[in-house]
Amino acid sequence: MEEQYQPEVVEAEAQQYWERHESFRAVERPGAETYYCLCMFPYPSGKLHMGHVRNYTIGDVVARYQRMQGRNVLQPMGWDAFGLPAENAAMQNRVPPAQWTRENIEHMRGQLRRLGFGYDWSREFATCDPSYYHWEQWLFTRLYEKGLAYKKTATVNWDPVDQTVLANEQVIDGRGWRSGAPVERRAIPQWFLRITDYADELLDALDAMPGWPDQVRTMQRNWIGRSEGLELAFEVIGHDEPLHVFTTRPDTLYGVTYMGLAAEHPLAAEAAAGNPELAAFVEECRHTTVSEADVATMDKRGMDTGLRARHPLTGEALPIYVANFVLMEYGSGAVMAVPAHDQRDWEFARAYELPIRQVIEPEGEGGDVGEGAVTARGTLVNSGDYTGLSSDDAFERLAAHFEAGGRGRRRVNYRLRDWGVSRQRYWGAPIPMINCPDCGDVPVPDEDLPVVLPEEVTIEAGGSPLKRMPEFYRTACPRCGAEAERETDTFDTFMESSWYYARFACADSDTAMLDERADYWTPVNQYIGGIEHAILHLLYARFYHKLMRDEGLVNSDEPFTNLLTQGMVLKDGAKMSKSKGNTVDPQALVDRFGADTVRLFTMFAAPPEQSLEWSDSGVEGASRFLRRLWNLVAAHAAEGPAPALDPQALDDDERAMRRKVHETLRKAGDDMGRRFTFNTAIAAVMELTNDVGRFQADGDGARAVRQEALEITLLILAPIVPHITHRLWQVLGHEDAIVDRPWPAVDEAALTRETVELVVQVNGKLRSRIDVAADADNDTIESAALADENVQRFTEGKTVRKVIVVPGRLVNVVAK
RNA sequence: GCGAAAGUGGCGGAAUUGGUAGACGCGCUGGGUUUAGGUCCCAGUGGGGUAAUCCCCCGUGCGAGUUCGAGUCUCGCCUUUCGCACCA
Repeated sequence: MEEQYQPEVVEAEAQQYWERHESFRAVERPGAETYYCLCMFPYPSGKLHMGHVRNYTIGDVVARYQRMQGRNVLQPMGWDAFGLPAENAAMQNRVPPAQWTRENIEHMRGQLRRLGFGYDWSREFATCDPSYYHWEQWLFTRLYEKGLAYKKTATVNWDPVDQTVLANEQVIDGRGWRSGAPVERRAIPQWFLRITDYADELLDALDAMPGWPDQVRTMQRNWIGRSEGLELAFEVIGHDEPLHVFTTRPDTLYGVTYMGLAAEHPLAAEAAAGNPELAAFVEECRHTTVSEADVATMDKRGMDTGLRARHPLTGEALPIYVANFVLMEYGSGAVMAVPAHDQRDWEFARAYELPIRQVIEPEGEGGDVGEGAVTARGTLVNSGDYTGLSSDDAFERLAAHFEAGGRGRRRVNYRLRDWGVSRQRYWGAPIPMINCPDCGDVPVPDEDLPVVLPEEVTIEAGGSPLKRMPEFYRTACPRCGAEAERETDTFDTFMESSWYYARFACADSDTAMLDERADYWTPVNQYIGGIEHAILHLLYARFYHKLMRDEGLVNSDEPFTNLLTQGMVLKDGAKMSKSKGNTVDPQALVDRFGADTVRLFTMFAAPPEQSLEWSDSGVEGASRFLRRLWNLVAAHAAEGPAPALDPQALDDDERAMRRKVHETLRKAGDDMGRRFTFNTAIAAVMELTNDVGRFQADGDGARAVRQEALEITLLILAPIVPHITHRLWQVLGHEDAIVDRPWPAVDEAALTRETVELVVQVNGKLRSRIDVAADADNDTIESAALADENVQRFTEGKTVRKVIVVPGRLVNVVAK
């Protein structure tokens, strides 16, 4: 073998072997236990960044480990190819988005191959392939027929100078990123999917998803935000149409002192018509972004409309305010305000000197509504006939009262809103709808799908080129044949990422969206990706899976059985970014140290769910370890083939060495298979190699033990550093490839110990250690502990009250 | 603002079910190998006390609490990170 560890040589060899033997091609074998391991596919932005490397290394380790467990593994890779950056690059470099995207894919595919990930490349696709988005368009037309897709107006960020719609990301401090002009809200017609129809199922299923982190399930529950409450109609004085509001706290009804209205509410427009000051305020409210985070953090402002609503119980006239924090998109665009019992209403009432009326006395110490809102439930006060009732009883009585009077109804409300899928952009999948002057919205018939996005375009400021391409949008109505126009909006890119996992199972299917292979492979056993996708992407994909299920395309209810959310990669404590200048280019590291070193450090530096702090010297440490491993195996192999192992014929040192080997194997298997704490598995193997290095004994027994130790070391490390272990496996004298080897079995007999060390505490403080027989009973342990010299020193003059023995761990002597 | 997490040596982290705090790695210090530097090898390394490798005290963001025993559980606070529906 080569004297020196040369990663570039070793890695090229191993990769050629896998390619020649098609080691990672996934074949549907009926009856085999399948394991579908999937990492969130990348946006082809140009080159891999460290976040990708971390994500895909975790996935590859899981996939290779499961393969060693005998499972039929599918690990595919593809490209989330539509999106905004391609349009920006196109403007900057005068390159069509399609060309830019495909060149990036070429480059990044090469980088993934260089890292040695075990993908089945035969299933690769990009979401900008018409053969992919064809089926997304097809499903959308099905959903339209079912009434699950519909059109309504919704607000977008409008740049009045560039005459274009801006993403929230493109709005900086309320101004367009290119023009610098203050953005406006603009309401335009857009397509929506009825995710709220599935809200209850999406919510309830979370309880039966033990393979998902609690954190993510909680976030999704809160996002869906199911609440039960009352929808009430408030009469508007002098108007026929009442004002509808939803409240989860009808028990606070007597505390309502004003009403809040979204600036876009029709009633606000009406009131503004004869009131220039109010009109100016409504107009001002229009000059904010649609981002909810911005809305929630801005100053709460409002203005009296002059309109009055009638309190449904007291008949009192309540002022109606336009308030900049009431969202038209959420609920009915109007709220009843109870300043005594809602903090936001309280702050608003303070600012505008509106009355604060306490109507709930909470349990325990009574809150002071002069200091802030009292949000706890309790007993009603100052509430007419309802005074003295509990919040819960009042809810029931009031609901019954209003339902009987026809002025209200119990309703379940969701914070979740329907999914707006229209984007006024070019680089996305065309929405397959045609607008006919006579027939209205007509879906593109199956035989005309896909609606192919023209790729030869130049991108300029001022919106999507599709809107300037009559050859694209001019068409005939499929229903009546009249001249009609295609939809020029494209789909939200979350549409593509919501079903790609299923398409990987049957990527070559050209007659259907999915075929029977989808049920063979899905649901995905292990899905791995960034925590930043905890809500949107993962919720949309769950929704989409149910849509496909209800279309008869899959049988399961959920797409991802187990979810691993990886943390971010940081440098100097901050997220890597070009603007901070703290990026690390994985390519440079691979060139210098090889893929195995990069993979090893990435897995060693932190457990997957935590953020990972990048360290250049840590990478050198990983490289050093691999060199030491190389030298260790080389030195052993130089002595010639090892004799067969006879566990019965070993001396104490050899037996101890062997015990360490099997203890390490047991721990590493648990860490990699169950806990996903690859860092501790690697630490355990490092400890083992340190011990093997110190184990200098020779003779047949010692050499056999060393051979076994090195073989097990390589097998444990194989999923993490597959190239060097591929080579060293041959060096140890094996004809077969390590990639086809099963995970080794722990020899329970090797683990037995005659004595164990126990920690002895006095009053919870560590005072001594004792060695006892492994099978010693509690009485023996107790007297051994009490007899210990240092224990006696600390119990002298005290009475031993209790002795706690935790088998195999410690003894605690409680003395007073 | 709302929702969800995280805070442990000089640094990354370990401590899996409430049971030895600091495994493993980096860095640093000392020694060896080398013409030199680097590489490599050996030893030490939370803070303090001590002649001492014995032993003792302190120590897991801050403040309380539960327990024989708390990094771990409970309550309050501080800081940082992620998400907030058109970045992906």
